[in-house]
Amino acid sequence: MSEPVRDLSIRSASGKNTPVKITDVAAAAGVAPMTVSRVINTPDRVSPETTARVREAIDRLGYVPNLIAGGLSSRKSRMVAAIVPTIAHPMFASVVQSFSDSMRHAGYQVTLSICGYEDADDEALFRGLLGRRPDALLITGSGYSPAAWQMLIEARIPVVEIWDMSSRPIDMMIGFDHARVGAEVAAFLLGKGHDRFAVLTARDARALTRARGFVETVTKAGGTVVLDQQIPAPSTIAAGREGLRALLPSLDRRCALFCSSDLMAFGAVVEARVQGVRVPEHLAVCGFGNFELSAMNEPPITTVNLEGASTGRSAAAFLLRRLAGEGPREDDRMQVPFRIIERATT
Amino acid sequence: MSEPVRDLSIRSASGKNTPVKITDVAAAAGVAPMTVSRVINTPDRVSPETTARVREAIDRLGYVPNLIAGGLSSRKSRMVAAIVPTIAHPMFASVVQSFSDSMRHAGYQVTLSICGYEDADDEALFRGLLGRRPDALLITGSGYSPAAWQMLIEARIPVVEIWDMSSRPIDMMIGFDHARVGAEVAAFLLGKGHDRFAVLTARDARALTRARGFVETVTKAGGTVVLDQQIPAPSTIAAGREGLRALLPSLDRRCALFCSSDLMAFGAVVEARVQGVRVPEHLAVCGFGNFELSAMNEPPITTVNLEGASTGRSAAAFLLRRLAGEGPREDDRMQVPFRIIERATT
DNA sequence: CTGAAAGCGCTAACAC
DNA sequence: GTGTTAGCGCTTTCAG
Repeated sequence: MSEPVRDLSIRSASGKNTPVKITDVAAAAGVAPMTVSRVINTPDRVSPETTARVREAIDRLGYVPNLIAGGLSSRKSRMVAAIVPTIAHPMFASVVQSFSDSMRHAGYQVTLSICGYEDADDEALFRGLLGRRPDALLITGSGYSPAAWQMLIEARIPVVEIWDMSSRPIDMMIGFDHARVGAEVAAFLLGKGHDRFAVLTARDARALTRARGFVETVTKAGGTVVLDQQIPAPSTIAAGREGLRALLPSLDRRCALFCSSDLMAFGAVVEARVQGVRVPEHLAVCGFGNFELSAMNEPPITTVNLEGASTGRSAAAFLLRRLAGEGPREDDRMQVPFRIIERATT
Repeated sequence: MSEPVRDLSIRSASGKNTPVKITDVAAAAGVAPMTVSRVINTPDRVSPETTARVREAIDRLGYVPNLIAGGLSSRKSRMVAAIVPTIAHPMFASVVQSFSDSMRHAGYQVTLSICGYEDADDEALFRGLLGRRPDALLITGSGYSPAAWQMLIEARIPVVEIWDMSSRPIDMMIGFDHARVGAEVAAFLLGKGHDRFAVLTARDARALTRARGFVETVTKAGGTVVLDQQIPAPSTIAAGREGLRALLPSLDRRCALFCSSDLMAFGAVVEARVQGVRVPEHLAVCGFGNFELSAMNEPPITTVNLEGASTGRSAAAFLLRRLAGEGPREDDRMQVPFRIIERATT
């Protein structure tokens, strides 16, 4: 209980038990602390000989600069926070991945928070995040409370919202219009001669918007919606299989199904095979997200492609522009292209 | 270029352009800064009336405590860092998810870093992370350089390694023996009467260890390995499909395939169907990871189940125990149970 | 229960 | 090029 926290710890080279700090390095190298700071942050302002001496001391002592202290002093954290609802979704995973890479490349560390789909306590989340004084923020979607929204404004740091394009922006924005995705999928399927439609969607704000866009377009064109089923987010393959079973009674005639995720589309296609429903002859299926699963399944599944990686890169570029001192611009809101990829299920 | 960074920003309630700090709140509430600090951190040591006044001031001014400053002063960051190679893998995604939940519940924020599979510059990674002075660390696997290893030791914070169990632990460890997984899968397939085997594996340290365990056991039992194919990490469905095509020439006789990931197993099963190879009659397939895909595919795929969520929870429990002041214990190394789930492909 | 003083480890700003 | 001084915004510690 009260024994030392770790007995496998080795005394640091300085012989002290406390982590080595900038003054230790300075003393070891025979320079002022400020010079050590310069060697680390602005090496070109220090003479080569001094640099060498300091570097040697740093290595010998195993000095790891305290970024907390540095950040407090310089009022820059060189850290940006990113918030996504999930990382299980390949789209978000690739956004996060490419965003992190781009930011790290520019000298910023990314700390990732996973907030889930139920907008639980966004105020507490933001308070914790902003309390660490990130230099910038990437957030997903826009289902935030007014108080949370206000916190972001008052934080006075660059903010980029991704994934959605419909709401009033806090600052910068990069995403697409989910209703239009639904509408375009509808148009695509109408163009294939369908007149009976079904929707299978997760109950999250954006997915519901896509479904609405789909239903509206289809209805306007005189089509019938034979099933409009919602499941709790996140999407699963199992939900796709169940959805198809729910659709079965309506499958006496040809029908086209739009799923809010490729996972559900895959589930529907699997279950269709099990149930003896022929795809695409009796049932057309279109997913959303262009997961590897859709491309590599047999039959490959028609879906909507989103450029996750390019979204992440663009988001990073937006933030870096601001962090470099540039002000707001006209093109601070950017449409991410999406595109229907036609495969064997339609 | 030189215009103000954001013109949509609203002056904060204090009327100043600088973020409100503890002294502002203190002044507004007519108390000392220390009292504000107590209201936030140890509310039970402040009288209800004072608390109310301070809370009101906090809300009115929109005060967001600067955790950077607090951390510097208290030498506690209430933050823990987690490092995983990828979040695309459902196993890691669920570990991260449950770990974050557990830690947040205990008042710690988790910042996630994705390091990839090529152990690029682990020293730089750790330096950046440790520079933020996390109170504890979760890391994946153990392919770290000696220098990086030394940094972790000298950081003198609790460290838990997950996912692997084979190496010398830095501190605490929770995982399983990958070689034994391979061996048990081999035993399972041998028990089904197989005598010809194939392995399809990603070229990452742990996957290779599983493959080795598999091959050794199979060979020792007198079985033949007809194919031992490696692909660059991470695993993909496409690699599974290609792997099966590579295996095709050997499929004149019955064969059992072990894949280092369910994604590859799925790819193999899909391609087998395309090629007219009957599963499991002509080819048995076993994956690894128990992704939803395996359970929900038709045919459902035999695989190895890993308790991702429980790994994350246990890792959190380990760290929290140490953070609460407890010293090392006997059971600081914990085996995570794994189990073969038999389904239709074997 | 509340306050005052001192300092966490670093860097901005200004000397030299 | 390099050093000195004075904080960054908070909490520890000790007094009341």
